[in-house]
Amino acid sequence: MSSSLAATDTTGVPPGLDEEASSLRLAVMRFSRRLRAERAVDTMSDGQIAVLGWLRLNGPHTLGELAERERVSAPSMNRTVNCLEEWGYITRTPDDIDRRKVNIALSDAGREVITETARLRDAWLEASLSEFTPAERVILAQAAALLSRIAER
Amino acid sequence: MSSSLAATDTTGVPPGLDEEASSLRLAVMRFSRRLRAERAVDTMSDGQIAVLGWLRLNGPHTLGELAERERVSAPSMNRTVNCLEEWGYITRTPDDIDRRKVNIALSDAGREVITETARLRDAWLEASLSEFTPAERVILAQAAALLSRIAER
DNA sequence: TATTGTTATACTCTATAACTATA
DNA sequence: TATAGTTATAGAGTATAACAATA
Repeated sequence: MSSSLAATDTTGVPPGLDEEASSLRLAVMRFSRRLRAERAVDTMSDGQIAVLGWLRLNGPHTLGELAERERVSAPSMNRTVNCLEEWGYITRTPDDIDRRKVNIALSDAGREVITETARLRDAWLEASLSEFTPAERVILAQAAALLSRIAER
Repeated sequence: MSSSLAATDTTGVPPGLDEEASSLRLAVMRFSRRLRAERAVDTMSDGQIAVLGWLRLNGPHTLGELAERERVSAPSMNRTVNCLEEWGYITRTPDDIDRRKVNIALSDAGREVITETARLRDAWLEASLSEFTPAERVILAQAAALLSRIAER
C-alpha cells in the first residue's frame, strides 16, 4: 500500500488516505454496533431517538425535513413518527400557510423521555470516556464535530 | 446541564462528560447511518462485509466465534454465513477434532470481493477526508484508535 | 447432560409504488 | 401538473425457541 510518515507534501491527495478512510470506517462501524448493543436497557430504536434528539435541539420540523435529515425514505420516517405520536412523544399540527405540510413537534412527555433515554444510552459511553485522559477526550470531542460535518456533506 | 469552559478541575468526573458522551454518540450514529447509505453501489450488507473483513484479517473461525465477535445471535450469524456460502465467498469445513464445530474460511472469490467492496465503500469517505486539513485528519485517525479501544472494552 | 450448529417463526426497520390532499 | 404526506406491500436483518448432532 502507501507509506505512513513524513507527509509534508500536501499538493495532491496525501498518501495513506485510503487506509485512513478504511480504518476510520471500520472503527466507527464497530463502535456504532457496540453502542447499539448497549441499548437493550430501553425500548426505543436508534431512529426514534435520533428524531426526538433532533427535535429537542432544533425545534419542530416537517416529515420531509426529518426524512431528509435522517436520510431515510418518507414512509420510513412516517412509521417512526407514527410510533412516537402513538406514545405521546410528538404532536402533529397542519401548517397554517401550506396545508399539505405537517409540523412535528416534541411534546412534554417526549422532552422528558428523550432526556431520560439519552441518559440511559449514554451510561455505557460515559463510563468509557471517564477512563480516558482529558487530552484523549478533547480528541474525541473534536472528532465528533468532524464526523458530523462529514455526515452532513 | 453543566458549564462548558475553564474545566481545569480534573479531580472527579470532569464536568460535561454527559454532554461529551451524548454529542459523540449522536455524531457517530449519524455518521454511520450516512456511511451505510453510501453502500448502495454494492449489494452486501454491513454484517456480511464485517464477517468477510474479519476473516481476511484474522483467518478461519467457527460460527459461534463470529457471532460473538459481531455481537449477534448464532441464528443471525448463521443466516449471514448461509448467504456468503451460497455466493461462494466462504467455505464451511467440519472441524477435525471437535466434529460439532464448523470452520468458516474465506474463499478466493471472497477475498477478491471483500477487497473490492471495501474500496467501493471507502470511496465516499476518502473524498470527504481529502477536503480536511492534515491536522483534522490526524484528529480523525487518533479518534479511530480511541473508538476501537472503547468498542473492545 | 452440555455444547455447537441449525431450522422455524416472528418482529422491526427499511424501501418502492400507489393513493389523497393541497399548491 | 407538482408536491407533502400517507398507506400498502415486500424485503432484509434480527431475535427467541426448538431441534439434531456431537462431546
